[in-house]
Amino acid sequence: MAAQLAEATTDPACRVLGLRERKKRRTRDSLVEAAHRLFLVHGYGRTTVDEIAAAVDVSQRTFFRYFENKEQVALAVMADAEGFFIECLRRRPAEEEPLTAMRAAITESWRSLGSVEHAGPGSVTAALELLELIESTPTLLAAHLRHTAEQERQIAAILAEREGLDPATDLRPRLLAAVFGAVVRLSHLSWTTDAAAHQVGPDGMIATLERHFDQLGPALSGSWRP
Amino acid sequence: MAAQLAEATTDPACRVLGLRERKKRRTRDSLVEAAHRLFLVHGYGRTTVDEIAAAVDVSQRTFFRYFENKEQVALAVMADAEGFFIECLRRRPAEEEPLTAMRAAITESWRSLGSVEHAGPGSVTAALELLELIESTPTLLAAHLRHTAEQERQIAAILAEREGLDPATDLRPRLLAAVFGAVVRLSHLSWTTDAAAHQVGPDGMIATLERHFDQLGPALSGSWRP
DNA sequence: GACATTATGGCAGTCGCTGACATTCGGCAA
DNA sequence: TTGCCGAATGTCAGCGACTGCCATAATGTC
Repeated sequence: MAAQLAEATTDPACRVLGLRERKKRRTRDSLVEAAHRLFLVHGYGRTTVDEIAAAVDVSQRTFFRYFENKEQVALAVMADAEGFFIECLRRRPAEEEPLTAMRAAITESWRSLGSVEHAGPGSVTAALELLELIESTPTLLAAHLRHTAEQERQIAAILAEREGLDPATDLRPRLLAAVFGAVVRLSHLSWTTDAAAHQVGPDGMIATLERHFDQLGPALSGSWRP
Repeated sequence: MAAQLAEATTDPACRVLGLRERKKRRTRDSLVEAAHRLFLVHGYGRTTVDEIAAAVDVSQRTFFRYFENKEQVALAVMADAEGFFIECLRRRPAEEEPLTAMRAAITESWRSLGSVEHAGPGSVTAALELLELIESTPTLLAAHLRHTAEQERQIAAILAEREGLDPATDLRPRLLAAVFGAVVRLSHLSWTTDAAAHQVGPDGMIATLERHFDQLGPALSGSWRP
């Protein structure tokens, strides 16, 4: 049924997996790719799940076995990226201060995204398109924000563990995680808005993030007027 | 929060309004009230729009003329409250520092909510129930977060105007608004979680907000370890 | 009281999503 | 190879959210 385009079979890890697992992975990837393509061309709201499923030659029912809902197929790549960020954060040396570790981790994530050569989903340009799609689609933005909120809890837990604090008692981990999330979101927004700032590769995004982080202190410090 | 709609019929301003307007307002209020009641009893997901409409004796079609979607009827009270907060913020003296003004405005909002005696929608206990409902319902949480994000843009604009800055250039207003939003959300979360902290009236909420605001500086300041 | 305006109801239809059941396919052993 | 088991998929029926369309009823105006 799925005589797919994806080159997932070249992935060395897949040689170990059975045919069944490989096939599942391929159809999942194909669904994500087809969905993104259709969303970008026709818009999220004007693309039906049936169309996505048909593009991969799969029944609608099967689509909903891979993704809980229509939003998830759009946010799947984003979710992977966030998972990667979490890993980066966990690997940060324990002596780093919390905010420093998070800044370093997110920079690292974007840089590694830039090192992937192929232009498929997961490239920097694809990331930009995805962020623009999310920001311009109320439903997607809502789902994305909810997912972000969930992720901030994970981050808070990691921070608390790093510093040996009880996240239920100490408000600081959750606060810092939430502030971090806010900064990242505003950076995404800036990046998608200032179309001029798009350098190739991840450098544009990293620069935007740095600018926002650098303004965080000034923003919170009392008066803004000289 | 909002000087409520519940007493809309006794509101002197309504005497001027025609019968048509008064009637519309009444059915709208009835829909909100019925929806909240049903949501709290049966849960959001197990309450159908048909049931809400039937409870007020209107057709489903009419429901969707008052509210864009099912989420909006749940978040309507919240939206009013946020509008009231915006007014409070606008009325703050210009010499106050931005963060100070926002803290004062939100405290003021909650205090005015506490001054409303009746137990209808808009009371403090109703606010708590609503926040719990939102936090425990993924769909509602998503919609609420999106609405919050939109509101942060308004706040940023107000801050920029107060300080005479260009919100397109200066990142600080948007950053501070986003941080403020994050603090408020975490406070709501704390409040709904620690059921113990619920004093009658708005004091419990205000105290929770103060605790979070007070920890904001420590959370952002470098190392947490003594 | 006649007329324009506006709110409402009813209906048909689309789309997202789910449960139930039958069918097919991959993995594994005889 | 053969045959079996369990997993993946397809099909179908159905619910609920939401919308467009047109008819009808209520309201405001002259």
